[in-house]
Amino acid sequence: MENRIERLCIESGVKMTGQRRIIARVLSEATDHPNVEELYRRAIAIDPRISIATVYRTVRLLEEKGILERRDFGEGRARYDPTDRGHHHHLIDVDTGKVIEFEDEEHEAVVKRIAERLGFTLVSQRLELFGRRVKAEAAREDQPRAEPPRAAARRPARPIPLARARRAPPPRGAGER
Amino acid sequence: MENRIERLCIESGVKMTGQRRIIARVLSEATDHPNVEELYRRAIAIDPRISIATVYRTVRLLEEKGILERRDFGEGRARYDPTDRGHHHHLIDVDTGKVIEFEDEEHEAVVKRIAERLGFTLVSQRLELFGRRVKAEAAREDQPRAEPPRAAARRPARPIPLARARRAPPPRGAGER
DNA sequence: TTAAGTGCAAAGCCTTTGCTGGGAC
DNA sequence: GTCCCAGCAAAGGCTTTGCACTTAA
Repeated sequence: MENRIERLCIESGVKMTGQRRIIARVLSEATDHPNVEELYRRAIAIDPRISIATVYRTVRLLEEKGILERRDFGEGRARYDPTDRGHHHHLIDVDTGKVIEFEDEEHEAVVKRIAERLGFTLVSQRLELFGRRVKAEAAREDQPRAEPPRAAARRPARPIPLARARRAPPPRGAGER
Repeated sequence: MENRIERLCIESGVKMTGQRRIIARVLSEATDHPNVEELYRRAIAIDPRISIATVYRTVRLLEEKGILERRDFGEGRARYDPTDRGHHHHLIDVDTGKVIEFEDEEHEAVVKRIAERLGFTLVSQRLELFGRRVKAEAAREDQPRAEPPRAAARRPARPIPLARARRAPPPRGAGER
């Protein structure tokens, strides 16, 4: 059993409580990009003595420590992505909501160049691609879908609860390379 | 006096009420990316007999009609961008919150290629760059800033109020080219 | 020991919506 | 004349927070 996240927490000087250890474990075992509610669900499956407020406080703390990155796939809630998985972007399947990670050096070079052309040094960036799987059998695309795509993909770019600004800008997160 | 947006509304078969005309005018005159509250402020300056609920309903309608695009700069609220300004992305100055529009053919080609490499056809995308102005006098960057950057830039990728999914995914908006 | 974390419930913020009266076509 | 729209206020959904108790170091 690993628990990379707990290790990172300790390295960052985060006081490890029982609840945080569980959340760290859940995060370490996750291979997807869970939102708070999902993290909470997985956490209470291990130990019910944990509240969702603690999950919110913990992801926020880990985000501030640079252990987690907050992602916004336009669903109306945040998702979290451990930074130790490395720098990457996401492609969301608009029909299934499935998220695919990728990285691309050429893209990094291009955006860096764009920023410089505009007189800026790139601090960070957000890139999400939305795509549809290429299928052999050309889909009859005009026909209305009986089953609408998953919520994840259905919600478009969505606003965001204001909430008092609290920490630094995107600068820290994804982007540098 | 122009009012491009009102024209677009009529072309799209949107019933023009007094309130919508005012909002259309505000949008036509805007050169920035106002959020709902800002639109509301500008609208009531012209005619106070308008409620913020109407602004919300109107931007949503215009978004569905493809006249507006919803943007999320990670501030906790949505901003709106008339689509007739053409396809573009944004670079946000992390120190001032100022938003700069840009477009780049090379980038478009790169992301299209990325999607294809992953077995997808690109439906849309979201790209935001966060950068810091390049200054002649090399800034002493470790020194803490007396004045923190504007809220706009300070808030990182932020969650998003869930709200029942309502229309199609990002597909429609920015991205295609 | 003692500062920090946790639970619970209430509050906050942006956004949506039910309902009633009003207006566009 | 009808169906859609606007206002208002309440509700909704995610997230934060005040307070009293518990716990890590």
